[in-house]
Amino acid sequence: MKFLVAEDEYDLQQAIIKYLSQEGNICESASDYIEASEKIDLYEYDLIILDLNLVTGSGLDLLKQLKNNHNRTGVIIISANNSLENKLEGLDLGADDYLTKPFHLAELNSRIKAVLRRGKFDGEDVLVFQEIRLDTNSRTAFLNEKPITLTRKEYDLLLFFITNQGRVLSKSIIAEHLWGDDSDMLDSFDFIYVHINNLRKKLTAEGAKYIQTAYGSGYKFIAN
Amino acid sequence: MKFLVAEDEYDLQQAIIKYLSQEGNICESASDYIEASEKIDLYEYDLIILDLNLVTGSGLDLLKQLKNNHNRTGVIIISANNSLENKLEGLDLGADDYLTKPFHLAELNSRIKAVLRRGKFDGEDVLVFQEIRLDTNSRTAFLNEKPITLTRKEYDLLLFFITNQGRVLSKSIIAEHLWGDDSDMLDSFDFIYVHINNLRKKLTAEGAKYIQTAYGSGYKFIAN
DNA sequence: AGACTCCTTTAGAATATCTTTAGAATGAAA
DNA sequence: TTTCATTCTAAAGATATTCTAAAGGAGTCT
Repeated sequence: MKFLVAEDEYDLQQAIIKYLSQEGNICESASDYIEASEKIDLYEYDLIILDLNLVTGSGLDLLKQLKNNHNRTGVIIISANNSLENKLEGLDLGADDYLTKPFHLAELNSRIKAVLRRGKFDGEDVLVFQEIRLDTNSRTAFLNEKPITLTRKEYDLLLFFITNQGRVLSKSIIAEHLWGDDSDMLDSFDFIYVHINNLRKKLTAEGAKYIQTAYGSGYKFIAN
Repeated sequence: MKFLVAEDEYDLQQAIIKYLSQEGNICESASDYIEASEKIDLYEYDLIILDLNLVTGSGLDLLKQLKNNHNRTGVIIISANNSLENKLEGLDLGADDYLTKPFHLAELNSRIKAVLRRGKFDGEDVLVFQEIRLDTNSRTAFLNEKPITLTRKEYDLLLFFITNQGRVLSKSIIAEHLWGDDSDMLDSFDFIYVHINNLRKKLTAEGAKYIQTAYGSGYKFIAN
């Protein structure tokens, strides 16, 4: 999963990022309204953790912008201010959850999981695509009800494919989502071939071919 | 898509071009103001990546010229100088985005996509022309709702035709858009015949003839 | 009609891109 | 630290696409 952490308290920002990265996610940061706004425009995030009290501008404006453009992105608001109006306004504008500082990172984490479950997968924590079943809790995949062991990158890749089925994903888009744009392996995307190959091997055990090559443009996840 | 990279640092220029070409785009280069100005005058680009600190002349003048003549072309400014005035002036003059060196190529790529998204198709990612439907997400064309497999050049050609329907497109215009004028196949345009033929075969499966020959001048994409 | 140019079509050569493998580097766990 | 799994690098082999070349057909002009 790819998150944006919009929080200007450096220590908290870093703590959140460290925690979420450890959980196997890609995190990017923004410490003011402008940076956050730009990144939202530029990249697709699965979820944004948004401090309502950023120094510049209003977090609520950002929320509006977000909900106008990228409706599939989840939002969790954090705020020092636990006034009820604030909370209601945030939820009204489309935030998916609201958390008051201070909080435990574990709690943030469980709320994130809840939001992702609700939003993206329509209340299911299991994604099904034909013979493939992906349990997002245990991060395991099943092919025809037989469990297949995926490494972390393979799992992330499969999840990215399933949640973007039908769309041609270029190598750079894939790299951006699985490694983040801070990564320094930006020139050669050759390593993606290897991951595609490994994932394919595990998915085609039963003959079906889900990952289709779009020669010269990328890969596409399709039914068959 | 067709880009002009106006950047005088040779290594950076080449890196950008390599990256964007890998993504399936056509790139041309300019290493000074005069060359860039000439090319802008001569050709139509989807987007220009403009270094503000070219050796000769001022990048801002170039930007003015550009925005006077070719309003549909997107512009992304890159600059070593991250002074705010510079940035604001650039955006004022019609640039669509601004990027400070050094940057990751992946970020440039995301910004390019964001600019193109905003500008060209106004959020629409499906183009329809009579029985033809072109899905820019899956890079697939449908003829009477039946998918037809297009190679990259065929797809680019069809996209170019559809977005320029009714207009007679000479072989040199087509070549310029699909191959760029830095290409070394500038004398003989014979290979275009082959691509036209291949695309026609796939499009006329149902009898309709979209690509009309304008003998002696080029081709025209028409309803029928 | 005859001569010329331009277009269509085909087949195969050249090139670009993808697949696959094996091993090196990295990172996590004991 | 040692061991093991994962991820990345590099390169050879496979395949798809793109280009070249050439022969035949169609349009234009005198």
